[in-house]
Amino acid sequence: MSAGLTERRQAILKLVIQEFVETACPVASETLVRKYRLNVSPATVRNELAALEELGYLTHLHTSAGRVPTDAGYRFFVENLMERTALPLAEQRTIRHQFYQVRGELDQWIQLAGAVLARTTQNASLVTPPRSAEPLRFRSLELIAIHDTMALAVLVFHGGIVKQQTVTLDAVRSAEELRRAAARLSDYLADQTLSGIEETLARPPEQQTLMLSDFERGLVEMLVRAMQTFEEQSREQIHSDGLIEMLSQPEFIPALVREDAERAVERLRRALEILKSGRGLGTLIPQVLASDGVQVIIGGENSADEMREYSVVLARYGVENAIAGVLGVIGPTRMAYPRSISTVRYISSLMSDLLAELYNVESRISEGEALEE
Amino acid sequence: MSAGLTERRQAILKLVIQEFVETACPVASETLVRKYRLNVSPATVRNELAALEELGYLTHLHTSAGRVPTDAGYRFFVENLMERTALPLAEQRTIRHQFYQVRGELDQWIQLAGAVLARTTQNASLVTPPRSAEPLRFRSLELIAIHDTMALAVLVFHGGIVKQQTVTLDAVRSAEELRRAAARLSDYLADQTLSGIEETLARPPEQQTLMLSDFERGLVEMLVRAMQTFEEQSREQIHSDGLIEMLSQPEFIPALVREDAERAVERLRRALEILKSGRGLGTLIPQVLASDGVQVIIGGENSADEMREYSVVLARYGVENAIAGVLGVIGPTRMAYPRSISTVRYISSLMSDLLAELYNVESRISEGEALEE
DNA sequence: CTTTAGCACTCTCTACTAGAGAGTGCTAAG
DNA sequence: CTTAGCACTCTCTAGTAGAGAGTGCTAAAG
Repeated sequence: MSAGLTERRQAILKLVIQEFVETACPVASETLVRKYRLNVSPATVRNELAALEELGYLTHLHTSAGRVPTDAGYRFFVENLMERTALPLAEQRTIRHQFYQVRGELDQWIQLAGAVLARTTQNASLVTPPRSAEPLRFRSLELIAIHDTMALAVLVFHGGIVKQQTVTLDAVRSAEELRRAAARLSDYLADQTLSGIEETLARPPEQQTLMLSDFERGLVEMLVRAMQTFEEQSREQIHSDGLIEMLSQPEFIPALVREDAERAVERLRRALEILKSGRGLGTLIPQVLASDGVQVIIGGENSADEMREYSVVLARYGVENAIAGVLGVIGPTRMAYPRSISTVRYISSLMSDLLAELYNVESRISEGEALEE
Repeated sequence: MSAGLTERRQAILKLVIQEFVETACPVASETLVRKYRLNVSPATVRNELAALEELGYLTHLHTSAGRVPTDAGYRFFVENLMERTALPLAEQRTIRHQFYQVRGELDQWIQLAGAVLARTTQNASLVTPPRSAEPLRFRSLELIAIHDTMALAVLVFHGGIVKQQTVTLDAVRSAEELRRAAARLSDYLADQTLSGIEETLARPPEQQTLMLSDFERGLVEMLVRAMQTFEEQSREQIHSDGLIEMLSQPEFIPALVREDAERAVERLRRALEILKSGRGLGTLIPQVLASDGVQVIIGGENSADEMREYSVVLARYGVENAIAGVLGVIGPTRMAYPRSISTVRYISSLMSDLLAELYNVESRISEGEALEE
């Protein structure tokens, strides 16, 4: 047929996608004409739809069932047709207020970000904790007595990263003993990375600048172990939320999708595995960490077969040259991309602001409008 | 007809339940005879099945489809027919070893407990963090410098409960300033509950034993807020895991359950809500906290309609008179109760041991067989 | 060359029917 | 009390027909 993506065809493509995203039903030529009051006949639309199909932006499930967008169709929509709106101000305000309620607690920010993303997009969300690209660099150790024989070790790393770990002691230790041991070790190992610490410890006795007591040696071992597991964990950790929200999408309701019903469950299992373990996301997270702006991955565009039915909208958040994480939304390819994108953009910039505040100077403990712009 | 649960009927009931739990298919008289080599004819079994049905332990979906246990049937099985085996030693060892790997970290224990419960029972698990029945009682505050204007506040409460919170400071403070402020507040507020602290602060100036600086006042506000949210949160918090495992149960695979397929999704949504928010569990958690041993709640026995299709196996864990939580398994009423019960029993006693170690004297930091019996 | 009306064609969905299969419940004999 | 035999019930499957939806094509109109 005739080549070229004329204006009118683009307009029709846009309508098809909007309609399909809204209703989840294949869209027919007549529906378009009626619902959007087009000044042409269904037959004309049909011709255009056929052209769009030939161009690869739409498909047919079978002869005679409306058109459905392909991945390429969504891609074109996201790239060229979509209006880039920001999240409504009222909604922004509500969200900001919720974050304000839990100020000072990174874990809660992460959880809240996930919840908000899920709720406003009606899809599942994922958030990775912010992390420095650098290896962990030890800064100081504090030991806080909790019991006679139990203490809390608080490991502080450069970049404001903190890890706590309970330690059972080999004997009753006074607070003073704890303080001294912590100070000695903080001094001894300050500013070193995990491998640096291991090197220091491996030096022959005559090169050691400090003789460690058995107690202190035990603490260092704990420290090393904690750093190891911490680095491993934070590399992979993904928080997710919004399963229930995503489950309310018609794709997961067998009766609505006229379809195997088996596939609905299979689809769900896949989503669960992606959300739980990140399997299927492949190298996406590092990629997003290395790029700016909101990234949209539609269907099987970028990764394994497992993701073929899902789209992902991700963005980096964090503080330049210090710390960064990824957050975003995952759901069926039939997704309200404009809304997802604007939500992800807003939440990521909000999280970035919050983190920046933690890292900067102007904020204060004494309440107030810390989070207002 | 004839009344009474004869030996033989009990034996048959047991077989029906075992068979149904294994296969998820209604069990027929002939199947029983063939598979278990009964020395009676199918007709005899049929008579017994009819009697068991009249007694309320079995049902019929329709004339001519095998028997299915009722809630009462499961209940009788759990109470009287089931062998109470312990978890195989090899499995115990594996589990113990996994816990040993993450010694010292309560959060990880909780997560691990959930994962192990889910994996060994092939159902979903839930774990509430251990908590004291008493209100939080403040013990001490530590402030650890992280940045120029950022510190980590570590709040230590009686019972070894610890909460960390990031604090942004109103000005640059030296480590010494932080230390002194923390020490003063620790002293001032030591051993008080939340309401006690609020009272202390509300006293008129002339009764105050300590003049607080603005900085210290800000810290106290943070402290109060943290205690409030902490108490609220820990009251409701439920960790869950094993959705994927539970999803592999035939109840969630519409093609296997000859059934609406709609219901499978609805069922799943319910499970999700229960696991996420604890809704539907009602007063179950407090009840279990107040009782010893493993509690089994079958179907709608104890609570709302939402739980009608699920059974729950729960147990308390913790340290007598100090701290306690609840952990357990949730899944379709067609559940391998013996296995669930023995797993829950084992994990709860393991968690109790681990917590007891944290609270007691004999353990040591220096590696070794801390977790072996 | 584009648009449109008309119409045949394709494919799904629903309802209906019939027959096979599974398993029970009943009856009557051992 | 047990059991063989058999009728009965209910599900499941397959097949058929008709309605409905929507397209693709053709030919005429603008």
